[in-house]
Amino acid sequence: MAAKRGARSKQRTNDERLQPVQEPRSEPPLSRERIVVTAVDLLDAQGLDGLTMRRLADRLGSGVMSLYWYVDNKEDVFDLALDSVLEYRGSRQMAEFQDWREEIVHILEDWRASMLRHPWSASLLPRRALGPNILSRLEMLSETLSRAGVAAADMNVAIWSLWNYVMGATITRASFDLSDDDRAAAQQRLSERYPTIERSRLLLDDDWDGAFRKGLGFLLDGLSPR
Amino acid sequence: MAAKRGARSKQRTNDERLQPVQEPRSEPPLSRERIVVTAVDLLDAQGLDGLTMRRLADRLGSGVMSLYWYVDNKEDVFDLALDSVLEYRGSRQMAEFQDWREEIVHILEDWRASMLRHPWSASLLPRRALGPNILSRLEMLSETLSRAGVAAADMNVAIWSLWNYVMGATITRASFDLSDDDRAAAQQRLSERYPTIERSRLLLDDDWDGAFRKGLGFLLDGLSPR
DNA sequence: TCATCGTATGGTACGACGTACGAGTCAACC
DNA sequence: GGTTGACTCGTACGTCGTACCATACGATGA
Repeated sequence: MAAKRGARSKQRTNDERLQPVQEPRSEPPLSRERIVVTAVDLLDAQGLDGLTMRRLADRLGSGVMSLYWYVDNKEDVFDLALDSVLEYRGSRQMAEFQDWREEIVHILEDWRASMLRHPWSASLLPRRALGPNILSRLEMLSETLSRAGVAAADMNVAIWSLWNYVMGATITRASFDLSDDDRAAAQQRLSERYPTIERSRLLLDDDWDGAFRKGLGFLLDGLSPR
Repeated sequence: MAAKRGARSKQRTNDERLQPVQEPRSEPPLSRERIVVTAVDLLDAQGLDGLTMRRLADRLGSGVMSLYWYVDNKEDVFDLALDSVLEYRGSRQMAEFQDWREEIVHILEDWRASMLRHPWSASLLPRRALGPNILSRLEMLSETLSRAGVAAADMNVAIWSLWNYVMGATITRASFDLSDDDRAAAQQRLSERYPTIERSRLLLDDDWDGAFRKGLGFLLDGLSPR
């Protein structure tokens, strides 16, 4: 049924349901919103493979098949969870920034931080379509660039370059999140076959935030108008 | 059994197996290598979800459980397929290049091309560890940068920035590979809520190769020593 | 008052999946 | 002939996504 996609649970008429005295504080009614926040919780707790429809229903105190009233299928749940995590929560007006570089750095750091708060989102993103919250972040970015005077001909390249950089950095950061021991061991094994990256201690460096900001600086240097 | 990990099928002694006349051209013996190339074929043909142990065994003309003699589990198959696809096949000596920028562009374009030949690899990478072939590409890159005179203090930032850029660009490219119709439709829907990206026709621009190269140029401008 | 209808719930069942277990084959060596 | 190790694979188990269907209930109209 296509119709059910728009379905929302209607409000119960104000507590007029005569409460059968002993009802043991049963769960609130299902809703698309409850499903999404619970899915995010579950993903945070158990990772990508931890999300199953059965577990999700358990957490919601409902039967598995009830979920399908609000959701098309599991893919749909992934899409909704991802987009929900990427919602921009900062203030929309940017008057607080002196120059456009600061502004862009802020936008992108916030983006990265949102994803790192939910590491599964980084590995999910490459497989999913653009949700509204991603688009609205792209819109912010592109609007700032345009105010900064980036030439129209360079606009799309600039947007994609910054997007690529953020995606790459975030995905890398999220997936390289090994324990110190693991990384030390990996670094150890490099010695003979990969002398150069061994010398620079590539895998031991863990100032991710600093590296992100510095690399972004380099990219912005290149992108600067003039 | 840890022992079996090192197992290799030994060679049949030179055709001394007295061929029971009618043997209908049976499959060659299983081997780790055959499993990997077949897995890559299957992934190319059916995508990430298309790879199942049963289908893989079918294509190999073997029983499912036989695979587990050569492979720990399905994750292992993914790791092997990914790393196999990332093997660098170009010439190792770079004398042919005048300057380091050309060289780096070549390395990174080859990297990107290798992954785009097998689009599943882009969405797989964020979830897997660094295999030997990835490391050796990083080694090439870092060696070139070091010859180019990038300051030691900037080395890791430079490597990660370039890596991030390539990963982001490749993943984006691979996952945005919608049909023209789909993109036109998506672009249509932007009009009211996302005016700026609508105006720049962000989703319609499809000179991916050009954008990759141009953005990389900007990044290299920023990274250039001095 | 009763029948009907849309909204919402969820039990049962099916076909696929990854893989543990253990029985089997066969060549090489004692 | 007996043993050993390399290799093959049938069976079975638990878990998954979800199709199908029966049910419950409030609102509506007769």
